[in-house]
Amino acid sequence: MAERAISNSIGTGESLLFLTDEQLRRGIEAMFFAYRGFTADPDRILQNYEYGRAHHRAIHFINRTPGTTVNNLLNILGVTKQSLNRVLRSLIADGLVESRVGVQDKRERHLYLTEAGSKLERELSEAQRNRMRTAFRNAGPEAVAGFRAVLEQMMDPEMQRHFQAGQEN
Amino acid sequence: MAERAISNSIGTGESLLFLTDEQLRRGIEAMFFAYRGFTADPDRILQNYEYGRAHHRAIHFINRTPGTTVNNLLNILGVTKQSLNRVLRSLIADGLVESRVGVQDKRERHLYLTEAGSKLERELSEAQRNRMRTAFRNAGPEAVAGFRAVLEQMMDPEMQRHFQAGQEN
DNA sequence: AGTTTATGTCAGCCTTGTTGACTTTCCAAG
DNA sequence: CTTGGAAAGTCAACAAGGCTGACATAAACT
Repeated sequence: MAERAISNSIGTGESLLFLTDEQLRRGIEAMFFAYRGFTADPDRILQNYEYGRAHHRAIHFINRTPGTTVNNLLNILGVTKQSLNRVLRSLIADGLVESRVGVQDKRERHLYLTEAGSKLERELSEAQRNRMRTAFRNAGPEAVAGFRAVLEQMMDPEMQRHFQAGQEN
Repeated sequence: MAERAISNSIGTGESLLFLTDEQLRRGIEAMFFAYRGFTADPDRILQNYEYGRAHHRAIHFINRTPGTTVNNLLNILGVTKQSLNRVLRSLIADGLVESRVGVQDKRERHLYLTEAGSKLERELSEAQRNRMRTAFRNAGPEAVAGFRAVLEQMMDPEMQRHFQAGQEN
């Protein structure tokens, strides 16, 4: 009764992979539950400040790529510029992010974390990394490789490019 | 410059796992980008109906465990009853979900998908499974095992229990 | 110079989360 | 058999963070 519908199966090397609907459903639920854990720690911290998950994302990617433009961030985050603007405005007003007018192209705004911004970034990412580190450690190195391989395959192609661009600056 | 801070490292069996902050950051971004892909297809479909992601989640878990109670669903979804109630009300009003008063305990409401509800559930989950299946196939069977192992470790303990409870009905 | 494109801003709306207060129904224990 | 508490549902108000539309400005391209 458990394996009622076999969606697909392939042979890879010596082992066979049966992809039943039931197994796919487990993968789906794993993503759902795990994402909740993934965001839980930063969310808790953000409540102490007056910020939300959207601010965290902006801070993360500004930290990853200092001097990035607003439009660049827009593409990575996949939200509208109006939505991002609201977040950036509060971060700039609170002195966590600095916005500098572009030199070559003065239409562009280049974004940097201030010292205070960096401090919050470290607090948030440390909490998130701690969980990730524990999960990686408990699951083992081979699991980590598989984890990343599957996640990369799950991304839309454009996000795959953003992801890969973030490796080895 | 890439490996500036080594957070941790452990030996597991014969291979060493170096968990640099940089590698953990990649894991974090992988989760972020992948989750977007994970929800993209259902989100697109839901726009044709007047529903959102919250409706999808309710439909998914009612389908997984027919006859589940509202309180049960509350614990799994991790939202307030007021928030869930709004979603359930519209699904019941539109005839996608049926709410039956409990037999033993008449305070409880047991939830079931109607035929129309099942139809939407299939449409949504097929889209999501298609993406998951392709990702699994491209990444290979060992990667799939690793993917699930890491995700399970990333969950909060209570969610781990919900996840495991959903295996092998 | 005039048009188009890129970028950024402001205003307003919608979904979905939250808290708090309250009612109704029901079970179970004193 | 009454009373306390659990389960479910409702109403109201609010916040975060998506969205669209309208618009301003700078740069680039006829």
